[in-house]
Amino acid sequence: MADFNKKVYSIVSRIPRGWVCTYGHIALLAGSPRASRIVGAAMYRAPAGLPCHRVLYRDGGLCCDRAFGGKEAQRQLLEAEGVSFLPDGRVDLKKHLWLGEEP
DNA sequence: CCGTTGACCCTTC
DNA sequence: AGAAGGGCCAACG
Repeated sequence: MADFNKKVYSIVSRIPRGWVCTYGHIALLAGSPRASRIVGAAMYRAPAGLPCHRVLYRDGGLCCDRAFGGKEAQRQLLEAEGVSFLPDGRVDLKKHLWLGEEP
Protein backbone atom coordinates (compact mmCIF):
# COMPACT_ATOMS: atom_id res chain seq x y z
CA MET A 1 0.00 0.00 0.00
CA ALA A 2 2.14 2.82 -1.22
CA ASP A 3 -0.93 5.04 -0.86
CA PHE A 4 -0.55 4.71 2.86
CA ASN A 5 2.65 6.70 2.85
CA LYS A 6 1.04 9.20 0.53
CA LYS A 7 -1.98 9.59 2.77
CA VAL A 8 0.19 9.99 5.83
CA TYR A 9 2.13 12.68 4.04
CA SER A 10 -1.10 14.45 3.10
CA ILE A 11 -2.62 14.15 6.55
CA VAL A 12 0.41 15.39 8.42
CA SER A 13 0.79 18.20 5.94
CA ARG A 14 -2.84 19.15 6.63
CA ILE A 15 -2.31 19.55 10.36
CA PRO A 16 -3.12 23.20 11.13
CA ARG A 17 -0.62 25.36 12.95
CA GLY A 18 -1.05 25.22 16.70
CA TRP A 19 -2.49 21.70 16.54
CA VAL A 20 -0.97 18.29 17.00
CA CYS A 21 -1.77 14.74 15.99
CA THR A 22 -0.72 11.28 17.07
CA TYR A 23 0.88 8.48 15.06
CA GLY A 24 -2.03 6.22 15.82
CA HIS A 25 -4.58 8.75 14.67
CA ILE A 26 -2.69 9.42 11.47
CA ALA A 27 -2.48 5.72 10.82
CA LEU A 28 -6.21 5.53 11.45
CA LEU A 29 -6.92 8.32 8.95
CA ALA A 30 -4.54 6.66 6.53
CA GLY A 31 -6.59 3.50 6.71
CA SER A 32 -4.42 1.28 8.93
CA PRO A 33 -5.07 1.87 12.64
CA ARG A 34 -2.39 -0.68 13.55
CA ALA A 35 0.26 0.70 11.23
CA SER A 36 1.26 3.43 13.66
CA ARG A 37 4.86 2.21 13.31
CA ILE A 38 4.78 2.72 9.59
CA VAL A 39 3.68 6.31 10.16
CA GLY A 40 6.80 6.95 12.19
CA ALA A 41 8.97 5.22 9.64
CA ALA A 42 7.30 7.27 6.94
CA MET A 43 8.16 10.44 8.87
CA TYR A 44 11.75 9.36 9.20
CA ARG A 45 11.93 8.81 5.46
CA ALA A 46 9.60 11.68 4.64
CA PRO A 47 11.13 14.62 2.74
CA ALA A 48 11.43 18.14 4.13
CA GLY A 49 8.27 20.17 4.47
CA LEU A 50 6.52 17.58 6.58
CA PRO A 51 5.70 19.01 10.05
CA CYS A 52 6.62 15.80 11.80
CA HIS A 53 7.15 17.84 14.94
CA ARG A 54 3.36 18.11 15.21
CA VAL A 55 3.10 14.35 15.52
CA LEU A 56 3.23 12.98 19.07
CA TYR A 57 2.52 9.85 21.06
CA ARG A 58 -1.00 8.83 22.05
CA ASP A 59 -0.28 10.19 25.55
CA GLY A 60 0.94 13.50 24.20
CA GLY A 61 4.59 12.71 24.86
CA LEU A 62 7.10 13.52 22.16
CA CYS A 63 8.70 10.71 20.22
CA CYS A 64 12.15 9.36 21.07
CA ASP A 65 15.02 11.81 21.30
CA ARG A 66 16.29 10.35 18.01
CA ALA A 67 13.23 11.61 16.16
CA PHE A 68 13.76 14.38 13.64
CA GLY A 69 16.66 15.81 15.66
CA GLY A 70 15.66 16.30 19.29
CA LYS A 71 12.52 16.50 21.38
CA GLU A 72 13.73 19.78 22.81
CA ALA A 73 13.53 21.36 19.38
CA GLN A 74 10.12 19.83 18.91
CA ARG A 75 8.92 21.31 22.18
CA GLN A 76 10.19 24.73 21.14
CA LEU A 77 8.55 24.43 17.73
CA LEU A 78 5.21 23.43 19.18
CA GLU A 79 5.41 26.21 21.74
CA ALA A 80 6.15 28.66 18.97
CA GLU A 81 3.03 27.42 17.18
CA GLY A 82 0.89 28.13 20.21
CA VAL A 83 0.63 24.62 21.61
CA SER A 84 0.26 24.43 25.39
CA PHE A 85 2.67 22.18 27.23
CA LEU A 86 1.98 20.54 30.57
CA PRO A 87 4.47 20.65 33.48
CA ASP A 88 5.10 16.99 32.77
CA GLY A 89 6.63 17.92 29.44
CA ARG A 90 3.71 16.59 27.43
CA VAL A 91 1.38 18.38 25.04
CA ASP A 92 -2.18 19.08 26.08
CA LEU A 93 -3.97 16.81 23.65
CA LYS A 94 -7.20 17.88 25.31
CA LYS A 95 -6.78 21.26 23.63
CA HIS A 96 -4.54 20.64 20.63
CA LEU A 97 -5.38 17.11 19.53
CA TRP A 98 -6.28 17.46 15.86
CA LEU A 99 -9.09 15.11 14.87
CA GLY A 100 -8.44 15.32 11.16
CA GLU A 101 -11.37 17.53 10.26
CA GLU A 102 -9.95 20.62 8.68
CA PRO A 103 -10.91 22.64 5.58
C1' DC B 1 12.33 -13.15 -3.28
C1' DC B 2 12.48 -13.70 1.75
C1' DG B 3 13.92 -12.06 6.27
C1' DT B 4 14.55 -8.45 9.45
C1' DT B 5 13.73 -4.01 11.35
C1' DG B 6 11.15 0.03 12.79
C1' DA B 7 9.59 8.14 15.10
C1' DC B 8 4.10 2.76 17.93
C1' DC B 9 -0.25 1.13 20.16
C1' DC B 10 -2.99 -2.01 22.79
C1' DT B 11 -3.95 -6.07 25.86
C1' DT B 12 -2.66 -8.68 29.72
C1' DC B 13 0.11 -9.99 34.06
C1' DA C 1 -1.74 1.36 39.14
C1' DG C 2 2.53 0.18 36.95
C1' DA C 3 5.19 -2.78 34.03
C1' DA C 4 5.94 -6.24 30.29
C1' DG C 5 5.02 -8.43 26.00
C1' DG C 6 2.99 -9.09 21.55
C1' DG C 7 1.17 -7.56 17.06
C1' DC C 8 0.19 -4.86 13.04
C1' DC C 9 2.01 -3.00 7.98
C1' DA C 10 5.42 -1.47 5.09
C1' DA C 11 10.13 -0.56 3.45
C1' DC C 12 15.23 -1.86 3.34
C1' DG C 13 19.15 -5.28 2.73
